[in-house]
Amino acid sequence: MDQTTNLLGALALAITDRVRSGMKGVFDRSGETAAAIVVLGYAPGLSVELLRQVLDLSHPGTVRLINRLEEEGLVERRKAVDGRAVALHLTRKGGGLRKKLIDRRLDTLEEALTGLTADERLVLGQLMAKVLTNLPETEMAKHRICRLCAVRLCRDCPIPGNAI
Amino acid sequence: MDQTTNLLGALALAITDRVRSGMKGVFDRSGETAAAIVVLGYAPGLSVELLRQVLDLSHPGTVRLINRLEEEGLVERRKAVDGRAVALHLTRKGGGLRKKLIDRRLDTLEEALTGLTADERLVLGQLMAKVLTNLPETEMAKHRICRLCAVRLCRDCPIPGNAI
DNA sequence: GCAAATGTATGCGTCATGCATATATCTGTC
DNA sequence: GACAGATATATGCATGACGCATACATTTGC
Repeated sequence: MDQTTNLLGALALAITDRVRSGMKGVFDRSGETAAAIVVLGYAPGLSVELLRQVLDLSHPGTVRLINRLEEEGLVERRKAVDGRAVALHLTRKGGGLRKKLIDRRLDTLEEALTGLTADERLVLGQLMAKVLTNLPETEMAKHRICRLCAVRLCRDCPIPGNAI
Repeated sequence: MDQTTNLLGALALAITDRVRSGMKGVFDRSGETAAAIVVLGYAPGLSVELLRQVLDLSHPGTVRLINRLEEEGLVERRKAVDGRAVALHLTRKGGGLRKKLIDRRLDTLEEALTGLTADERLVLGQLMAKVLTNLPETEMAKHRICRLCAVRLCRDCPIPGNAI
């Protein structure tokens, strides 16, 4: 246990703060709401139950979250193959907001990295990928880690989960 | 903008999740409550207003947060030199909890780093320090970044703020 | 075809937070 | 040394974001 230990925590906190704050400027909701929109973008038709697992919320919490998004015209409930389940889909409006959220997140992250040289950036990326590889314990934990990710930048994702 | 951009966000999110969840196992409160306890440990006598700035909450939100901690016997309000202000101090119980919170956080972070060699760890630490150096815009932002830090591991802190 | 499992929704309560406002104290100016 | 404005704290009130317990609907397995 050395300084790197503490630095990892400080950096993670600082970056997460900035990303959250930036995304909140685009869409003023807290908690896992933004993550829900991003996840539904690359997993259309997801059920409430699976979304619940990705977001690590209670089922009622997820139902209410979807209610709020539905009231704002961002998400809609459709019939699923399984008659018990609901298939969640982003509306056109929801998709547009999702793009803004992802862009804002990437801008924030990019800004944090501006001080690095191309080499440093590459090395940092490799080391972070190695750390990330060791983190997830379950398949669902992988999706949880990636719940805000911009998939188009994930060509060699170190934590490739199967489709949800 | 490359994969490193996205990886930084994913790693920050995953680490923050794990730290939050671990600390919640020690002290089941959400939001900035744990941060308040850590900050009051290295800035005893802090006023509500300054704590508010470190935690980035509204003043009423901070007052209620302190109320909750006071009711649980973790924090006490004392007289400050400035008669308007309140001097916040951890109780003995609060200090004990603080130690547990910090230890749990470090354990979580350490676990995330176990896969790295000593060299990789060193390089990662240096790169993270460089990124951190560029982040804070204000003096208060530095304290905010360090609001969960274990000061004893901060010998060469890349973002050394003055005393709050 | 029925019991158990699974998926969704609702009633109810609580935590954490913000805005508007009230009150107390300090500080600078005259 | 008195008063206006700035500063620090606290309270009333409302809301967002959850959780637990429970009810209901559908599917699955024997």
